[in-house]
Amino acid sequence: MSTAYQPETVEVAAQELWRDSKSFEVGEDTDKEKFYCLTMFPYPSGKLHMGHVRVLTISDTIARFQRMQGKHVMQPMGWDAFGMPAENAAIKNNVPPAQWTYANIKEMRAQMDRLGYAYDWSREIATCDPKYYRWEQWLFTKMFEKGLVYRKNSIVNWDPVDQTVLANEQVIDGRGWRSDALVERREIPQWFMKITAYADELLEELERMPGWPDSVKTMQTNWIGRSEGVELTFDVVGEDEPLTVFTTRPDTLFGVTYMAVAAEHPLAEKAAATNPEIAAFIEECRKTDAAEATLETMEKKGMALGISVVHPLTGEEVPLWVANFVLMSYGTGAVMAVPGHDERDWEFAKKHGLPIKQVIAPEDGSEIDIDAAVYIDKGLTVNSGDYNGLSYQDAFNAIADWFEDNDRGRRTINYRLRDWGVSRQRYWGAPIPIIYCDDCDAVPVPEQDLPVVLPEDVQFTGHGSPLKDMPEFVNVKCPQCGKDARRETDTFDTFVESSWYFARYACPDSSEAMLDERAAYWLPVDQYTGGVEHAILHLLYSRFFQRVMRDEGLTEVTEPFTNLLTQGMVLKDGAKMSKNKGNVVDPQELIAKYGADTVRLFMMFAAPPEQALEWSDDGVQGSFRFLKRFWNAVDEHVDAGPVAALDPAALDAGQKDLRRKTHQSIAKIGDDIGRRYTFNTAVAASMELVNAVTRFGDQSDAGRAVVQEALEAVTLMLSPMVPHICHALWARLGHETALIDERWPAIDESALEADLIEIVVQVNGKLRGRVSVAAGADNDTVAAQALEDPNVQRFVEGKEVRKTIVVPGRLVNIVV
RNA sequence: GCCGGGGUGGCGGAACUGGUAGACGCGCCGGAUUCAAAAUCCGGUUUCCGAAAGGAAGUGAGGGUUCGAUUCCCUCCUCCGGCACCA
Repeated sequence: MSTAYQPETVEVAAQELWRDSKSFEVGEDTDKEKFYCLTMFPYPSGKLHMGHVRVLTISDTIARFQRMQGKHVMQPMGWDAFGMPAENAAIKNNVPPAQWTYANIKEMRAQMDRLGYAYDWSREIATCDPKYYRWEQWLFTKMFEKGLVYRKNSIVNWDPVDQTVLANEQVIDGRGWRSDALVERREIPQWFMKITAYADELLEELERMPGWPDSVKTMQTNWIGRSEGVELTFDVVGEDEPLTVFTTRPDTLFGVTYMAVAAEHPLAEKAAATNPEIAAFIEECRKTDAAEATLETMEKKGMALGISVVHPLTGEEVPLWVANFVLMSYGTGAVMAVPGHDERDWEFAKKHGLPIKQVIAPEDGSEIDIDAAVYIDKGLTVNSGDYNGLSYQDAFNAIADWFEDNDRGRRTINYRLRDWGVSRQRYWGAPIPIIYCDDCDAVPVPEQDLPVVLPEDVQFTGHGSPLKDMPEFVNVKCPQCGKDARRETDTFDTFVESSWYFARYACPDSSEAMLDERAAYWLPVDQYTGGVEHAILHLLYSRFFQRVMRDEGLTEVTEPFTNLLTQGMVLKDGAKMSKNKGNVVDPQELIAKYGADTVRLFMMFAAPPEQALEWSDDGVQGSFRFLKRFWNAVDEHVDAGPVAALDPAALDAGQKDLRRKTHQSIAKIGDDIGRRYTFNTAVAASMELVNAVTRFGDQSDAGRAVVQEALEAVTLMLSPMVPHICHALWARLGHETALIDERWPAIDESALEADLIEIVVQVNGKLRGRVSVAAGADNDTVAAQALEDPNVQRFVEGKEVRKTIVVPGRLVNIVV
């Protein structure tokens, strides 16, 4: 009985079966190979957008594919539930952030279910649940005990009108997004995690992570930014304390013609105390937001401090400047300037009329004009006193030795990576478990008092954190001495929650420990999929937390994610689809119109996963059309009656061709999904096979048997991407048991063999003909046959054949 | 500014290890079906010359290596992402 493809009916039926039979709930099965398939969990903004649909569908496809390979697959889902949007919504709609967040979670979970994702919902996590965040509070106190956290002053964006700290995102062109006031940099005390203690380990392990894309590993390597150099001290005239700088180029030391410090440097502040012009300049430097991109792109400005610094080797005095491009957060907040051999120093010297001195010459002996162009390559030292004529390495060592021998400096390794500031002056986050006591200073909250629960019934005004106005939260007794004390009102950066959630999915209900023995079964994550925008911060913090948990004895695993797939953005009008930009395409409408399978198929077909996908409304229709054609192809085939068993030995040439196509497709699609992650080409190959079946038209018993095999194969192979329609068609093809428990189709090697293959013939690299040759023919035979082609003859005739290149199975190139 | 990734028909993309550029799909054009429309089916579709056979050009720009380059190397342009308080 012929039927029309009705997506909603088909999809609801499949989803009901999966739910009723708990198809995706898994325990720990030690008999099977486990496969932990994870997607970066979403922020519960309220609605799924296309970026979500893309990443969730990629991950779901991998999970379902691995299940068909016989693996014991766990795919959990949860919510990165803390963050600023909930606070903004609270201000706007007067709804408590918790209520808003939980309502969003409910809505988004329903949308995910409608899309048919294979999640083990019994493991669901929301990071705003005290049962979750108590364990990161606990880990923080453990890190406190080990000295892995500390408090220091650090720079924030300050809105002088709203009297509040702003996130970088809330600074638009240097102004506060609500007040429009010029943002200032301000220093406040904040908590830091010592990620730099793991810098070397995080860097070195990258070399042994074949499952990660090179681009991500390169970005992390550069982010950590390990550089070997020397710390040098320069005496400051009239000061007891010398000035310390870090340099990777001690070989250029004789080229120092000035020095520069950051605006926040103590020497700059000291000079400002007696010189109003300098004070004004420093004040001006502060009037910018704290984002590095802002600092790096603004005009390079500076001012002489009227302080001299003594060159340690020549004894000459060079001027000390304050400059807006020197970062207090990198190195020592002071730099030695070598304008001859550093691009930025050169430009700064040109602008301010500072001397430029050549101390490095090219190794090939060529002349350079240091006044006309900077020379940054390594070379031989010149104009360098006793150190002339040395190579980079020799000069580096000789000068480093001198400083170490004279106790004026030391070889050291510097990192671009900075310690992780985790304090946020915001309400909707996990409270930092610290109590401040006048006598005992900062005291971690004892384990028995955890969690420090965030009060959820708050009056939310938007003027600073409401926690500060809650005496019942703030006023506590000191856990050490029992005197009156104050609770920390800052909350954790939301990256803290997302740095360990992947581990908690293994044992989300564990009430006795952060992780239990189930984590040993599931960790590490076998396949992690998420946006490329997380390539550095989230992934680096997670690798750091995994090591902290390891050193706490919670796990033996060092690297949390074995294989990483970074999926590209979904762009609309050339920009990232985001709520902020208002260029969001709502998947819901498309699901209502075409069904979940069409949406899933289109997302997978439109672009390879790692590339950005420019959204276009055209094309979704095409995916729907294909599913209808696929449905009808099965329908017509089944309606024609029972199918005889396939006898591969009794096929004619046409039947063999279709069967070869089937098995070639099994090989290609399995490779595309399993190894290459090129789901777009897997879909294309499936379409080709369906097209081949539709065009086939052979209604003989053998022909119909070959078609049955082809349709079964394509149904199985498309099921990871479009599971609902395949579920229905599998039954239609005569199977009593559900597709969800089927294995990936097997390749019959003998079906792949062909008698004749087509060889391309080139003359001088240009395509001139094609010849059909026997599959096993040797190179000489192929070359001879190629030469016989009439069109090839036209180009070879009367010319001398100088060379003939035969690429077996592919082409012949005749060079004349 | 620094770091990473892109740029191929009208559009999304394919070409996996240097070997047929444009698979698959969209769009468009023509045809069939229909009272008509939708849906569906068939054919065509890089550009230029040509009736065709065939030829020439062609993968952001310019140069290089090679019998052969979308693929490797150099220089440049441009777009996207990240830059530590967006998630």
